[in-house]
Amino acid sequence: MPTQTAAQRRAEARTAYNAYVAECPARALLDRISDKWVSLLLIALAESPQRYSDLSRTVAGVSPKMLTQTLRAMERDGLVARTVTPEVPVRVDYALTALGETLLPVMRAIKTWAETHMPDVAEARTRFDETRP
Amino acid sequence: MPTQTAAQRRAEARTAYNAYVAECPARALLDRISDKWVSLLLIALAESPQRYSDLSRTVAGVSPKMLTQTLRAMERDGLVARTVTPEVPVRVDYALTALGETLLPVMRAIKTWAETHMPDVAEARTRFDETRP
DNA sequence: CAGTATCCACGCTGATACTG
DNA sequence: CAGTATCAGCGTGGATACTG
Repeated sequence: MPTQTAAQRRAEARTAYNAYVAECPARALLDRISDKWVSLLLIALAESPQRYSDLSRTVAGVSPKMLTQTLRAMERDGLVARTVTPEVPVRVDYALTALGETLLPVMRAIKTWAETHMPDVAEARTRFDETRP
Repeated sequence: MPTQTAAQRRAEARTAYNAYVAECPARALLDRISDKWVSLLLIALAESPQRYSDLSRTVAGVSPKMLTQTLRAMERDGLVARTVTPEVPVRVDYALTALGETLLPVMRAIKTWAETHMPDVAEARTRFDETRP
C-alpha cells in the first residue's frame, strides 16, 4: 500500500496548479480576455464610449445579467470606467480606461494570428476528421 | 402586443451571435488557447517533445481523461503531432508542429502584457473592493 | 433607463475503474 | 504504457420577472 494513491498525488498536484494559476499573470489574463463577453465589450468600447442600453444593442444577444456582470468585472479590473450622470432618468456611460486601451494591441495580435493561421487549423481538422471515420 | 418579445429578439440575436462566433477566427482562437490545459501543454511541449507519461508529470494535476482529450483536440487542430512507435509496450510521442510553434509568440505577447499590466489590475481591484464594502 | 433577484438546466470537469 | 468508459457534482449562463 503506497503512502499516497495516484489520486492523492493528483489532488495535491492540482492544488499546486491552482496556486500556480492564481499567481501566474498570463493565465489570469487569459481567463479574463477569453471570457465570452469581455472580448466583445472590449471591441465595442474601442469604437466609442457607450451607454448601457447602447451596449446591449451593440453586443447583440447579451442578457442584462451578463452585461452588468461583465461590465462590473471589467470596471473592477480597471479596464472600463463607469460614469453616472444624475439626470432623470439616470444616464450611465461606459468607456475604456487607458489600461483597457493597452489591451487592444494584444487583441489585435490574437486576431492577426487567427486570420493568418485559422485556415490551416480548419484544414487540419478536415484532414483529421476524414482519416478517422 | 409586440410582434416579438424582448426574449425572442435576444434569442434571435444570440443565434446570430453564435453564428458570428463560429466564423470569427479570433474568438475561435481565444476559445482554444484559453483552455485550461491547452496553454500548459503548449508551454510544456515548447520545451521539448514528450511522451504521454512525461506530460502527465510535467503538467501536474491533469487527469488522464483531460490529458488525452486536450491532446486529441490539439492534434486535430494541427497544433501537435502524435507519433506512435510500435515497441512493446507502445511508445507515443507528442511534439509541437510548425503551426503549433507559430502560436508561441502570441502566448508571449499575452505573457508580456500580463507581466506589465497585471499589477495595475491588481491595484484597481483593491481600490474597487475598498471603496465598496 | 439601468439595473437586481431568482431559479433552472446544462456542460464540463474530475474521480474512478478498467483494458489492449 | 497509453489510454477508454462511466458517472456524479458544481459552476456558469440564460430565462424571467421585478425595481429605484
